This record gives sequence, C-alpha cells and structure tokens, in this order.
Amino acid sequence: MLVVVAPSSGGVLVTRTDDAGTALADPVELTDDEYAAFVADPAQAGVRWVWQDTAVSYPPLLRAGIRVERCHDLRLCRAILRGSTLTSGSALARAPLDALDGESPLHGPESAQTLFDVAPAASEVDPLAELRLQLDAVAGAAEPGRIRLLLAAESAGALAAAEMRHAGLPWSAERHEALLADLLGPRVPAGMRPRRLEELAREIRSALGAPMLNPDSPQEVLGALRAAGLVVSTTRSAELRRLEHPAIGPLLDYKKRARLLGANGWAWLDTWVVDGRFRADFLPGGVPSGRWAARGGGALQLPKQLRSAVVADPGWKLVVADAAQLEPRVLAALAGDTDMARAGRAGDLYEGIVATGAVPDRNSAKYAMLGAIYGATAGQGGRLLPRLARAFPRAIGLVEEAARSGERGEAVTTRLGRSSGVAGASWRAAQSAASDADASPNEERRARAQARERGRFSRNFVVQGTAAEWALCWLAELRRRLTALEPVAGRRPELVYFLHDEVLVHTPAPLAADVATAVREAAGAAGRLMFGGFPVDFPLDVAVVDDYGQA
DNA sequence: ATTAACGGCGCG
DNA sequence: AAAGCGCGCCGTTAAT
Repeated sequence: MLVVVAPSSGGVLVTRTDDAGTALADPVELTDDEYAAFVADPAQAGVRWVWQDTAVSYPPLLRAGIRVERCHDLRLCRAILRGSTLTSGSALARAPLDALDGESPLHGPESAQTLFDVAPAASEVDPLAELRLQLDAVAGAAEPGRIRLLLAAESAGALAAAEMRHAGLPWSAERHEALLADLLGPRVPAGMRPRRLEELAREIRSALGAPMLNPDSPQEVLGALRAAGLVVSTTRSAELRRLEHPAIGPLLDYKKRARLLGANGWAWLDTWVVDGRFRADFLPGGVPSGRWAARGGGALQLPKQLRSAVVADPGWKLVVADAAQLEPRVLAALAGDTDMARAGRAGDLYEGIVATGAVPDRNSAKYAMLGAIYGATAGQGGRLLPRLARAFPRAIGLVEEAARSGERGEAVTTRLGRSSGVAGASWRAAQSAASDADASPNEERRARAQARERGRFSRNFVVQGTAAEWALCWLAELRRRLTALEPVAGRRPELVYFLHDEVLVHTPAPLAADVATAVREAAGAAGRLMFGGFPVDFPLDVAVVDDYGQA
C-alpha cells in the first residue's frame, strides 16, 4: 500500500494508491493535525509513504513523536532512475529537469522549521504523476528487482538520516574541553593562539631564524624552510617527516594541534554541540557513488583523537559496529569470484589471500587489493597487482573492465543499478581533439591522463558504489530490527551515526546485547539481499562500550 | 570588502 | 609512509 503525500494550501493532500501508483480513492485534504494523527494511526502499519523529500517531510513528524516504517523519496529515487543505465529507455530519463532535480533545500536548525515547510518551487511537482513515471521506469528495467531494492534502501537511508539528526550524537562537552585544555592550553578567544601553539610557534621561528613567521601560512613556511637550506616542494606533514632539521619536530607538532583547534576546537564545540548532542545534516546519495555526504561540523571526519567525547547517557551504551574489509568482499561478490570470497570465509580477508600463496604477507595483500580498487600504478599496490590478478582473475578482471569502460567515456553501473554517468562534453572534446592528426604531444598527453583518471574513477565507482548499497541495506535491515525490540521504560535504541561501513547505536544498557545481535543479523541479511546465495561473508567488529573511544 | 581557489588534513 | 579512489572544512591567498 502506498500513500502519496503532497503539500496543499490548507495542509496536506493524501492519496492512497496501489503498488502501480493507481489511485484507489480520491485525494483527501487533511489539516496538519489530522495528517499527524493519520500517519500515527496503527492501522497504517506497513504503508509506504511517498513524498518529495524526506529531509523536509519527516523531521516535523519526528518532532511530533511519530516514526514511519517505510517511505519512497521521490527526489532521491528520481536521481537514481535518471542516471541509471538500467532505466535509460524510460520516459523519466528523458523528462525535462524540474524542481525535483538537484539537492534538497538545506535545512537550518530544527526550531526554524515549521511543520509543513516545503521547498519553494517544489510544490510545482505533481507527486502522483512523478510516482507513476518512476514505477514505470522500474517496471521497464531489466531485472527490476535490483533497482527496486535500491530505491527502497535509498529511501530507508533517508529515514535513518533524518532520525539520526533528530536523535543527535551524544557528546560530552566536558570531555572535549578537557582534551582541548590538555593539548592546547586554557581556552582563549577566537582568533588568538592558545598557549601551547604560541610556544611551538616561538620554537619554530627560532629554529628557522624567522621571527615573524606565521606557521599557519604554507607559503611562509615553505619560504622559511628553503631559506634554511632544506629542499622541499610542499609543507605537507608526510613530506616534512622525511626532513632532518630542528624546526621539523615542533612544526609537525604545531600542525597537528593547530588542526585540532581549527577543525574541532572551542568554536566547533560552541557551534555544533547543543544540549549534549552533536547534530549534523546527513545527505543520503550526496556522493555520486551513492555514499552519504554530510554538512555541518565535518560529521564524517570526526578525528579518532576526539572519539572519547562521544559518551553514552547514564544507563545507556553505545554499540559500535564496522564491516571488516567491506570493499574487497563486495568486489568478490560482485565479480562472483568464489576464490576471493573463500579467502574471506575464515575471518580476515587479507590473511586469507596470504594463505592462497598469492602474496607474501598481510600488508602486501591489503595494499595490492586497495591498489586494484583505486587503480594504483606505482608503489607496493601496483607492483603486487599482477600476482593478485593471476590468483583472482574474476575480481581483478571486473575492476579492469570498469576502468576500460570509463576510459572510453562510458557509464558504469553498480550491482543494484546506480550509474556513474557518461563523460561530459569537454572530456569528449579533449579526447577527440587529441586523436586528430595535428594534435600537439602536449594535448595527447593531457588527454591520456584524463582518460586514465576517468578509468580510476570508474574502477572505484563500481566497488565503492556497490559497497554503499550493501551499507544501505545493512542500515535499513538494522533499523527494522531495532524498531522490533521491546523498549525499556519506553526508551528504544537509536541509530546515531553512520560512516560508510560503520554504525553507532545508542541504546538502553539492558538492550545492548540484543542490539549487537541485530547488527550482525542485519549484515547477513544485507549480503543475501544484494548477492542472493553467493557464498560471501560480511563479518563485523562489534563493541559495546560507554564511549566511542573504547571501540 | 567579499568571494573563490588553494594547500592541507581529517574520515572511509 | 605513501600510493590509487571518494568526501568537507579550515586558514591563507588570489581574484574580483
């Protein structure tokens, strides 16, 4: 059962449809209050709510204490269907751009939103007509089950993203401040250098004989290092570490601490942590590969240094789970490479590869695998790639084939049907200009480099994108299982964080063991949804802890 | 004075 | 340690 929800002048217009999007009754206009009661009605269990944008429509329901099981996010699903090679013949793929294309309107603080705040211009969209276009596109696809699963998983992800923002990541400002005081010194006003940084700056200046040096300026630092007789091309820490000079130690120390101050210092704490919660916007489908993006506070780049500030409430626990070697396992399954899948059976996939005799040690296995997925040509990864290709021709053949497609300017497609898009006009123009008889060597070299770059992108896209699909299925399955757990004193476990192949659940302590079980079961279910009976394992590392730093 | 690009670094 | 992919955000610097 589908219920299509659309904003109207007086409230909300709801229309029941069958699974093909055919209306079963006339639309009904409800006031905001009637709508809330309608959605919350237990009789609606199992309904899939169809709306333009989960990020707009769901938060008001959450604030009213209402959760929904399933939805169909028209904006996210259109983006997938428009680009997918599996639905390229559909009417939807050819439809003109409108208000439903592009990013969701950015949402500000929760309090700034009214109950049925709808994006300007988005009201021009007829959601029922759009739903039918989308369902037609799915029905016309080869193996429609795959893309249907992708749309369901993407939409479930949108629900989870809104719920995560609503719950917030439990954050101890006290612990964070203690860490800052320890590493930087007492708090200082914005724009000033804390004591520890000031001391290090003095050391650097004196070691380089540059009394006015601003250590935050790469330009000035580079100049001062060169003036001191060092041969350097950048001020990247990795390059500085190879140098021998009294200024290098304090400079590296300064950069590390300055980074903490700039990215996650007192200003960050003041801006992003409110009432013991860090709330960011998570954007499902924010990356072309289907990975999530995030806005606000660098939510997907929380430094490990700071994770001990993520603390469960009293009487609660954090269940932290991450999928081990997700991308290589996904590649094995995607390619139907039973040998590689078998290498991951016993546990650590890289050790399993060593056991086949293909490479000498775990590090070699790891870097060769990552090299295959990223397209390394040099370094350890590049050197060992041929041995990996001999041992696992199907897996390596799949990424090589994706790279060749990308180099020809074609789109590549993930397991469930997300596509990378064909090359743009300027890329094509550069390629064809370079193949002209009178092309300059420079043009040819540049075009070849661009083609290889596109090859690496495409090679990575199929693996990263399929891994993102596995993670979405995992998240969706976990969300369902968490809802099914019996609450403790009316409180339920909450998904509070998701990081590509890792989830955090904040749970009443008595449910922690059940949550850990649910996380593992969800991983197994995700593997079966994505790859059917193909014998590939997706083992997790799961920890039940009081703070994220303990995981 | 404001905006855009760059260098750098955090995460997977 | 970096290499090869994907991101967001900071302070500085160049451009407008």
